[in-house]
Amino acid sequence: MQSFTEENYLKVIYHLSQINPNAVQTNAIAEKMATRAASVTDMIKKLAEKKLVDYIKYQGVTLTPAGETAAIRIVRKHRLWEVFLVEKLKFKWDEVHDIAEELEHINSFALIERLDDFLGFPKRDPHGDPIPNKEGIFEPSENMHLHQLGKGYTGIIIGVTEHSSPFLKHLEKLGLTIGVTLTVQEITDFDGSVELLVNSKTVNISKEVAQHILVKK
Amino acid sequence: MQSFTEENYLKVIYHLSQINPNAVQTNAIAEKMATRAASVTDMIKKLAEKKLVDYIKYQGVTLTPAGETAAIRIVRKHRLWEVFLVEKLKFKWDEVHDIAEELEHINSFALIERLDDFLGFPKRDPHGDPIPNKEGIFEPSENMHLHQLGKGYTGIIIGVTEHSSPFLKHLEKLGLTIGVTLTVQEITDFDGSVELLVNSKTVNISKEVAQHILVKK
DNA sequence: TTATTTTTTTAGATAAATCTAAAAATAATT
DNA sequence: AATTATTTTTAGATTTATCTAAAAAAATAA
Ligand SMILES: [Mn+2]
Ligand SMILES: [Mn+2]
Ligand SMILES: [Mn+2]
Ligand SMILES: [Mn+2]
Repeated sequence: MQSFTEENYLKVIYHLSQINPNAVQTNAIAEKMATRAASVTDMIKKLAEKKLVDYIKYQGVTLTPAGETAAIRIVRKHRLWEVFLVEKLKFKWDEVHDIAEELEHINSFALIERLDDFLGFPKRDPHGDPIPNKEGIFEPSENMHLHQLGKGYTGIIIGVTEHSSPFLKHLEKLGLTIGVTLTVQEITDFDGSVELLVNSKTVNISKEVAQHILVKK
Repeated sequence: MQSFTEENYLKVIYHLSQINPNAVQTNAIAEKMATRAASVTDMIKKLAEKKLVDYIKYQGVTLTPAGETAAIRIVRKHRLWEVFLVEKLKFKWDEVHDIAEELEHINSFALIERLDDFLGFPKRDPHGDPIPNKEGIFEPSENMHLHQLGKGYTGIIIGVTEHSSPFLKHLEKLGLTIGVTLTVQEITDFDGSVELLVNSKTVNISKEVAQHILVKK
C-alpha cells in the first residue's frame, strides 16, 4: 500500500505523462504538487525503490506497469466519487474536485466496486473524463478540442480539460455544459476566438476557452 | 484543523469518557489506539497545547468544550457514513466499521450535511448508536442492557455496545438484529446466561452477549 | 566551443508521530 | 510507614515528508 502522498505523486506523474509521452520532469511534478524540486527528487527515489517508477538521474521518470495500475486505480476512485457527489448529493460540477481529492485515498476494494454498482457503472465523470473499469481499461472514444472542430461543423460537448471552478462556472453561465450541441459559425483570425450557435443563440468564447472544451462530431 | 491522528485520539478520549466520567487514563488511551503510553503522553501534550483537552500530569485528561465538539463531529461523520454503506451500498453491519474509520476524516462541512440529507436525516447508525445532529445534540433515549431487563419483560433491540465482526455475525445468526422484539424467559443463576423468546422460538445467549445488547421496554 | 541559464540533485535541517528504555510519580500492599 | 507494583513521564532515536542553500549536470545561447 501507498501513503496518500505517494498516491498523489503517482497520479500527478500519470497525468503529466498523458499530456506528454516523454519522461516526466522533476520540475513539472513540483509545480503540480505545489512543492519543491528537492522534495520531488526525494519522493521519486522512494517510488523507484518500490518499483513504481523507472528513474534515471537527470532524465525524469516514467511509471512502471505497477505504477500505472496504481495511478489508474486512484483516477478511477476520484472520478467515481465525483459522480456520486454530483448525481447523488447534488453538488455542482465545479464543487467536487477538492472533496474527491480526499475521497480518492479511501482504501477499500469492496467500497469502490459497490459504489460503481450503486452509480450504475458510469462511463464518464461530471467533467466528461472517462472512468476506467475495474481492470483499469478506458473505453475508447474520439474527441477533439472545440478549437480544432472547424468552421461550419456541429459537435456535442463531451468534456473539459480544465477543472477550475471559475472556468466551470463561466461555461455554465454560457450554457456550455456536457451534452450540449453546438455549431462553429466563425473562428476569428485575429485572436482565435470562436463564435458558436448554441440552442439557436450566438455565443462568443475566447480561444483559451475553446481549447479546454472537448467535443465529438 | 486537526490531523487524522489527532482526530482519532479525540474520538478515543471521547468514547472512554462516556464509559467512565472521570479523567481518562493514559494507558486506557494507549490500549484503544494500539500504541504506547509514551506516544499518548506526547499527543496529549499537543492536544492540551491546542486547548482541546485539559491535562494535569499523572492525572489523566478530559476534553474541553472545543475538544468535545470536535470529537462529536467525527462521531457524527463516522455514523452517517456507516448508514450510507449499509443503506445505500448494501454492506453488512459487521463490514462497515473499518471503512467508516477512514471516511470519518474527510473534511468537508457541505459533504456531511448533504450526505445527512441524502440519507433522510437518520437518528441511529446500523449498530443502533445515536447520530448527533449538526449542532452536536443527541436525541435522548432510555435504553438498558438486555442483561438488566429482568425475567418476564419484553423489549426491542435498539443497539449493540460491541462492534466486532464476530460478535455481529453471531447476533445475526441468532436472529438478534436491530428492531427485533424479544422476551426474557429465564436468567440462569449459575452463569448469568439468558433464555429469550424471539419470533416464538427459544434462543439462549451467554451473559457476555446479553451485556452487549441494548434494548428498550 | 565557451559561457550562461535552467534543471536537477545533494547536503543538512526541521516538524510530526512514533518507539524503547529508564526515571519519576502514584497507588496498593504488607 | 516502608515496600512493592503500577502508571506515567522523560530522554533520546527513528521514520516520513518536507524545506533551503549550495553543488552538479544538462540545455541553451553567444
Ligand atoms: Mn489526493
Ligand atoms: Mn473530474
Ligand atoms: Mn479514524
Ligand atoms: Mn457504528
